[in-house]
Amino acid sequence: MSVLSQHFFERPVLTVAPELLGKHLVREFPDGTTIKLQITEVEAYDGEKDLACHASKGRTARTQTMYESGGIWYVYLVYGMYHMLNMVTGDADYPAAVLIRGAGELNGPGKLTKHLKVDKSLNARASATSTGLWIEESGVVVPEHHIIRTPRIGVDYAGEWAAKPYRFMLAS
DNA sequence: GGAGTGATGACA
DNA sequence: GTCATCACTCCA
Repeated sequence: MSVLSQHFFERPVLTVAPELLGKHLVREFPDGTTIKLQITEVEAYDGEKDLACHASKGRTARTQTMYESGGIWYVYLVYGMYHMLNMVTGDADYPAAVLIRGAGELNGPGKLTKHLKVDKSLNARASATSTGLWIEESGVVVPEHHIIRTPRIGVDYAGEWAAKPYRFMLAS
């Protein structure tokens, strides 16, 4: 199956996020072993106006990655323990990203990155086979009624933005 | 319900 | 420099 092109990610985050459901997240280690997981849960973070988005604080050393054009990984550490895996979307200078919260049998963004050995060394790297972490077509077509939309998790501080239905899940 | 953990941003 | 906060998970 083909690797999703940078083109795919250079679109509005609310368009890209639901389309990632059902696609394959692929991790390849230096020893050649690969892990391929179907993406089951994502969240969208959309620009400086989105108070739940890190870029609501503006351009900083950390958020710079989100200001790049789509198709690169945004990885950061929360709570001193867990790396979060995000895919940057949209055009350059518009900060937006999709958080991958679940894939395969793994529920929870922290468990996902631990299992796939994803850390900050992948931050700002392209989604590509040369990086060892990428997203590719699965051939699965997800009908719209199999997608569940809910508010995002863990962003209660974001006022009215906490209530936006920016979380997308595959119905089981 | 509450702790662990350390990078990050705000403020001085 | 200090301090509070955090896109989480596990254990009670």
